[in-house]
Amino acid sequence: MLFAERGYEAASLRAITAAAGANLASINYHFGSKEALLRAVMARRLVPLNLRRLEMLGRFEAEYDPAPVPVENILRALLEPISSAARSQEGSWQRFRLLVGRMYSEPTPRILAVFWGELSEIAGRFQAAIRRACPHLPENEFYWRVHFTVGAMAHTLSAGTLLEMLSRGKCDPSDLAEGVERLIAFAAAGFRAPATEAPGGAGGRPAESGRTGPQGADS
Amino acid sequence: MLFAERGYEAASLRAITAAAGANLASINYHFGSKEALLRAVMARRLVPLNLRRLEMLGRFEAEYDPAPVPVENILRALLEPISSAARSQEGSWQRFRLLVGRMYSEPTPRILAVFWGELSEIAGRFQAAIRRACPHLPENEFYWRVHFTVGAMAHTLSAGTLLEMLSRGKCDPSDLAEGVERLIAFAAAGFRAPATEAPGGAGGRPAESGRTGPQGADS
DNA sequence: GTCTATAGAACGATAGAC
DNA sequence: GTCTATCGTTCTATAGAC
Repeated sequence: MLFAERGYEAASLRAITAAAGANLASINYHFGSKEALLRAVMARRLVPLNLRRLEMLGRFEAEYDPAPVPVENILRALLEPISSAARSQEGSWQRFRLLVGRMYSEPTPRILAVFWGELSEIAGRFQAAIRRACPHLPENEFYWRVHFTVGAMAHTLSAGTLLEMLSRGKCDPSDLAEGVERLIAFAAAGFRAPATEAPGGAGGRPAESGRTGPQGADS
Repeated sequence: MLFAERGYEAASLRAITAAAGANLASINYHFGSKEALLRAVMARRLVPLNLRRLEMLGRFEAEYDPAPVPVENILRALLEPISSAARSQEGSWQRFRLLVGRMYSEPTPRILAVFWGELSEIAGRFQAAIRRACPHLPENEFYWRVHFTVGAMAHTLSAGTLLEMLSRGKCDPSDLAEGVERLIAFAAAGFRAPATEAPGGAGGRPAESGRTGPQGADS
């Protein structure tokens, strides 16, 4: 899938049809447009993935009911189906996850909306579950931490090259199972951290120490 | 800057020159190519930013010497110069940070290399500092956590629309100062979390509970 | 040095033959 | 229904007038 390898913008319909052995007109005939093709690709993969996520979360909630599910297990329900899919369908998911990871920072609003359409239900469902596990956080800070976790997840899906460069080969970004296990531990600790003071209010510094005051002038 | 608003691929030289009131040929005359223009844009912003980061880290290291700098302060040296710049140069940095955040998951290797060229020195320097603050982590897991932090940072820089949708307006993604403060607390807790067991080894589950075994078949 | 004009190729989409 | 051929547009890059 060239959307994944090159990004949506850089993947031309010509290159896509050539790689698939099809002809240029077939995409517009079967899907209607380049954007509709993307929508179809996303739905084909994400719908079954999201079903497995919801099912897994549901099982956890039944198990712990009426107590909140620990945040580790909520994250596991969110992330494990991805690494399972990547394990069982090596080539195809190893490419698709690049695309998914990149969609989170998609600049074009129309394209981002395609992605959000497949994501919003899952987002609401998992967000509510994590909220129950983290009653110690003000609503505002809770959302930020969800945001950070999503960012770490997206980055893990699509920025493997950077991990290889950063770790000088010590980490294998294609091993999603390892990444997911690490991420669960990392993000769960992040969610459990005590709330910071309101940043509008005086000096909510979590660590002591040095003043900073740089003011920019590089433009 | 249209690179930021539309992404590198979607921003055409025509649109860029039109928005700047310049003519189409001027970019190739002054910079040589579209890629060289990106390189120039990145360098102009990131070089002074990275100087401020290194200076801030250096001050922390002098302050704590010979003890390791707490991870909160290392993160602060990495992140605070960004939010300072965004605060003092509202429009221009609010756009540029979109571009930077997106560069982390840039699909085109040549373009990613442009970014990494401006980043590698900072990466090595800050990674070494955090390593000293986190001696409890195996090397492998340490790199993964750096990776997650970078992902959360990139996401915070460029995925503001998602935060707005996720929080239904409760968070303001343009308030980088708040995001940075939250992120420091979140990531520092993530770094401090105890190491997980090797995921190759048996069942390093941080929480008890239910088996999972989904195996994919959605292709 | 800075512009207009345009080359040469690739783009998404479609009309119309079969 | 699936193809070829091509439309009209846009792309990056450059040649050459001023």
